[in-house]
Amino acid sequence: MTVRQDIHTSGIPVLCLSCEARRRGVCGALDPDNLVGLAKTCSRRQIESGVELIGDAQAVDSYSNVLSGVVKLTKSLSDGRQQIVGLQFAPDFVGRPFKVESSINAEAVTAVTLCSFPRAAVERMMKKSPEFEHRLLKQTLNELDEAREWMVTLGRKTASEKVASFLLMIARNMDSSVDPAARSASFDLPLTRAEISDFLGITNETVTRQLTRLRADGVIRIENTRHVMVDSMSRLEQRCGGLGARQP
Amino acid sequence: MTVRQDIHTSGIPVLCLSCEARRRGVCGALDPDNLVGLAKTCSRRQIESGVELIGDAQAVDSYSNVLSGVVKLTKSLSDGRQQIVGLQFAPDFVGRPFKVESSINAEAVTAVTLCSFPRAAVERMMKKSPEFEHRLLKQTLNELDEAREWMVTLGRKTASEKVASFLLMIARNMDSSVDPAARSASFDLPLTRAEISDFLGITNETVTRQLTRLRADGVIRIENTRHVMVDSMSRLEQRCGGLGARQP
DNA sequence: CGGTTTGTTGACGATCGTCAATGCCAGTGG
DNA sequence: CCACTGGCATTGACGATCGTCAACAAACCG
Repeated sequence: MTVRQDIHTSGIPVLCLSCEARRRGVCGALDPDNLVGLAKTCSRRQIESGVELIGDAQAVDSYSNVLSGVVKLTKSLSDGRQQIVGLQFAPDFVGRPFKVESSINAEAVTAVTLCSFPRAAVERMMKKSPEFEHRLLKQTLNELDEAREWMVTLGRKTASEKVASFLLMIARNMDSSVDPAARSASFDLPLTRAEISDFLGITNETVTRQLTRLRADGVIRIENTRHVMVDSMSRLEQRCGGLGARQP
Repeated sequence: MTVRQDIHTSGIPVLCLSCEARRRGVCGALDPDNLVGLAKTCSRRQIESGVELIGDAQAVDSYSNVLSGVVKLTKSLSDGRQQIVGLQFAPDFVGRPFKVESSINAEAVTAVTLCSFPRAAVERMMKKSPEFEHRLLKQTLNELDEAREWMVTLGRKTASEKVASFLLMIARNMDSSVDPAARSASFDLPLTRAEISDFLGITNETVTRQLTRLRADGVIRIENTRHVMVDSMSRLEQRCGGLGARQP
């Protein structure tokens, strides 16, 4: 079942038929012709947890869409201190265009499915289809918004607000019943305690303590250290320190 | 001296002739024709320190290039805690495309010169000129890199490393002798102590104390609380906690 | 010159980091 | 099957860094 074989299915390659990147990701920009062109060069990859996708200061020779799983983006200082600067879920686009080498690390934190394209194919597509670049710009702007949101969390929230904010963000990305106004949520944490601490700029002991406190206060329940249940999302939100902004 | 009057100067509007945005900013993407089109709609504005350019949750009706001065981007929590999430220098582009309202505040922290365009004109230009959108994407990617760089600073550096990193960043953006490998630097801080603290996620007292310490250690000299001199940039860099990343 | 904003310095205390002990679980090999 | 190992999580004791509060100095502006 190759790609070419089925392009008459309304002109859309089979590989892409059920792909989320076509609905919400960068590929949504492409008309069937361009989609076929790009799909010819793509390859689906299964990555297991812990594998590095992009090494720091390593040449970037491919870009990918995340189809399932979670990828963490990290930066580290020379003495080993580390900071997670982004998490990518399906159908995010991974890779830094226009730079020969990346200044960040990308690593799978769960099992991950990728749809990878050679660098050249993506760059060709950017030149050929302004709509593609347009989508890329939109995603980049969203990532910028998210990064700035986390700057507030890192700089101005207490440890307990940080942990609550993290849980809220994960709940919104991981719970399949994604209603923005869902009253409850239930999900597996994609990160270890140590990784959560690298995300929030605190220690893993502090993460554990705050989780225990949230559990003691009845805001969350935890099973097997990884599975989290939130009965009342609004109670969790109250612990996040005031998300919006007002000026009195 | 209107705009139209001088377009035969190699086809470039007078207003744009000496504009940095044409060399390094988004306008560099435009051919003379498009430049003239955009220049017709633009207006130069002088803004004084402290004036708000974009209010939080306020409709965005114009975009601007910064021609001189410094603009701070902030986000705040409902209880008043505030975080600076970006600083923009010439020739940065200010404004968030594709969103009706902005989730951040923009405010002049020094006297600022802007070149402002109506929202519609910028959006027309984005449709018309893929090169323009391309530049915008590049700037956005750079801002994303910067934001992530600061996430490391906010999350993983000590107060003293934060202040040193801040001085280094300002030196690189404000000292006119911009040689990347300059041995020394001298500049006016564009921010008050309180603003620096909002940038670094610490208190203004801590900022003061770390500055006093850097001065006591001979790393910097300060005149009139605002003017900073760095004799040896490398000594300052050593205080930043290891900028690059290694994995052993 | 007052009055206001901004910066500096000190004393004290809370939050969070460090260090260490222990528990838990999965995998491995005898 | 069980002991052993190693990674991860939890908990406690202690201490350092940084925030809070307060007083005061300096700069700014009418």
